[in-house]
Amino acid sequence: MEKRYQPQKLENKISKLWVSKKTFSYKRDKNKKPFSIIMPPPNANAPLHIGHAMFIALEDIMTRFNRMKGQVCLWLPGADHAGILTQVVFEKKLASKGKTRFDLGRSEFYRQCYSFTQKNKKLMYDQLKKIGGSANFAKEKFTLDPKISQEVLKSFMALYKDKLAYRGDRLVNWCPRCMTALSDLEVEHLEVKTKLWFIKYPLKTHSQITGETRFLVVATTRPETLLGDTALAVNRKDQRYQMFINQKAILPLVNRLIPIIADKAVDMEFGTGVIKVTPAHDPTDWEMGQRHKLKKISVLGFNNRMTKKAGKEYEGLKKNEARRRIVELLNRQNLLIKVRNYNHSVGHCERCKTIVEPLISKQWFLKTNKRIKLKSKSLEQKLGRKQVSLKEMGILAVKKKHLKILPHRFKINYLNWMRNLHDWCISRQLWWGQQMPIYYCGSKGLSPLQKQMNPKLAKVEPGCGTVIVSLTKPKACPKCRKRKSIIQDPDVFDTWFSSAQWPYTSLGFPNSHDYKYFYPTSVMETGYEILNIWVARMIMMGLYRTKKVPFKTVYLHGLVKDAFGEKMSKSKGNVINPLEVIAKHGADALRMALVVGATPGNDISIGEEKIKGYRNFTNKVWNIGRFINLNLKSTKKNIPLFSKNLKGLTKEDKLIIKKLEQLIKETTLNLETYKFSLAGEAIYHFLWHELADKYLEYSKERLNKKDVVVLAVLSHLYLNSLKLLHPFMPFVTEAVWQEMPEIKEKVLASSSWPK
RNA sequence: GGGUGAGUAGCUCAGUUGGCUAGAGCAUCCGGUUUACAUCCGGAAGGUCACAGGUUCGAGUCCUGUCUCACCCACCA
Repeated sequence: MEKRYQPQKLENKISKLWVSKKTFSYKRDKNKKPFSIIMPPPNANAPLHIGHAMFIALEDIMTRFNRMKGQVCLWLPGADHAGILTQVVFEKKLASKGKTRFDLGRSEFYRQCYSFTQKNKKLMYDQLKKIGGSANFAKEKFTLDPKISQEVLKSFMALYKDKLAYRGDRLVNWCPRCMTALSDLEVEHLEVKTKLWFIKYPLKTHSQITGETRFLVVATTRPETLLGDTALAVNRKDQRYQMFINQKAILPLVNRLIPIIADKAVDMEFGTGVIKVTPAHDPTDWEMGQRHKLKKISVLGFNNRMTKKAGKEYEGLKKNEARRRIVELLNRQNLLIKVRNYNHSVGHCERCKTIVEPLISKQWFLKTNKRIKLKSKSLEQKLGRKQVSLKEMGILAVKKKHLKILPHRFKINYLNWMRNLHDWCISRQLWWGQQMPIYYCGSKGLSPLQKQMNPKLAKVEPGCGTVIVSLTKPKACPKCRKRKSIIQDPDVFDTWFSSAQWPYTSLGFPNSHDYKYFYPTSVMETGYEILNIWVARMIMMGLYRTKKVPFKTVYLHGLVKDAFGEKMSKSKGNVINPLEVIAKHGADALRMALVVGATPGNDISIGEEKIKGYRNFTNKVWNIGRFINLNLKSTKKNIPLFSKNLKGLTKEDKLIIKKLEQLIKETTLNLETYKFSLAGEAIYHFLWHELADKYLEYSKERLNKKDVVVLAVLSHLYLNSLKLLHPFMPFVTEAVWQEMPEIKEKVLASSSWPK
């Protein structure tokens, strides 16, 4: 054995050893307990970062631990096509070559994107192995694998049949850069410095009613949407404005008559207490529009330019140009009273940071509050109802404790989100993703937006517009029998619609042996930041499709921050690259640094110093082995087999043997209750400060006297603590185990958990 | 606006159902050691556990209030 543990030399060898011995494969066995983790599939558009390294370490610990305990373990790795993000990333790559996706065309773009993600996927898996992940790579899955996509499409068909999927004209979040609709969760609210414009709206009404007042003043941050105003609104309780309710105002610049309505959404405290209502461009106004049956006039288009409906003098102007012109005109007509600086939060596209526009668009949605029959006795029993909505499924499953969320406090967060859940927009105007299994008879079925974005499709004969939901392209329209006019909806699914189904699609639902054996999975280990966008939806979709919860426990980890507790970012230059760390200090050191000191749901800080500390520990582990090894080899006597009744055990021996027993108990309990940090810390302390610093020093004297009992005790203590440490530091423990002479065979099988 | 978490040694953080003489790593200081390891060993110093009340034989831990920070959610123009 070398004087020092050298991870660079040994880690690759050990990886190969594991592969050749098929250490991570399994045989399904009905008499054994299954343990399964579906890995949150990393996005196949970038290398893994330190956050990935942490979840790999945690999931690997759980998997190795349960494997050693004798359970049949599957840790299933995968990669996510990550729809919108990959498209953004790949378009940037194209842009650097001066190209756009339109230069390639849809099918070529898809092809190149596909090979891009496949390359990334391979890279990712290599990294995963370097981190020591004992995942089952033979079973690896990609979200766009044909079988998986098929299952996603089938889910949509089932939802459609249950009338939970519908197409409708609604106000959606529109990203004018990505040119697609977004769900509420893909919108990030950021504080923006802007202005509040106070605008006069003249009154049409006679002065008998309104007295001397000739106009109402509105405070707005969006003067350009004024062109689409279809009402003014006040609060019914507002004494100042009661006489104006049901009167008419004249829309400035446009001179359209608009009603003055009373609505509870108006906050009397804000601005002047009067608001302009633009149902086509604001969510609050949209809802008011629904309540009061107001007209919706879309004055801003999908390209961020003013539409025809905005009027000739504005059509084609960019949003900001229109704003400038309108403010100027209002000012000239003495309708602008004042302008105030104002900060408020505005929705941005999570992926490209462009300001999103609420626009009316025809999209596909999932209805989250419509009750359906469950058609499963066991699920009916579990949820205590026969008819349940998607939303209620998610709520009841957690409330009735069919799955556990760790740490518990995130349950509140989850339930709050679930209760406020709106319908989910699942169609995206992207090229990268699963194209929706929807066909139309002729271009009549396309929305105006789709026609605008897909000129070729728009040219197809109009047809009868019938909607056909089908896995394959229908040969003819079932209604009008036309054959040539069938076209597929150009939109793709929200990437999260496919991820929401990952636990069962990746296992081969509905018929595979793995699905039947491993589902529901044991643990979903992921970051708290995607509890709603991902975990909540997996629970809903899992219950809907499989009639079972997709996992029994949700374990949420925190963010990895730098040594000073600051968020890592490229611009700050404090990013730690896991591969560089591994090259320098080894994977074990990195893993330990990421796990010890971290508690569920809380962020963890790590810096190079911490990693170095654990690098030192790997060396300590190695050297304890080296010491024992040297002594074993230099002894000519037979070494007795260790047992608690071994003759010649001293007080010191008995004490530390007891400590080891305690450590085993404690570690087992800690790992079973997801207290990885405490477990790791205790093993670290035992090996270094109990075994190495104290007992090993004490043993030297006895070894000089050729005492073989102490050697048996040393080996026993060491080999068993190696096992405890193995899930945390698989490489060094394996390396040193390989170096130990036959005695290890006598201790216990290497792959078993000590008792 | 609503919610959650954090505030413990110079720094980064643990502290499981109240039993603690409050711990770890790094940093600091003193000393040692070269046949397991200098990626080492022994030792020291360092804390009114944010603040103010309360419950209790006993509170870092439970309750109430206050302050500071972070994060999440939300249609306040």
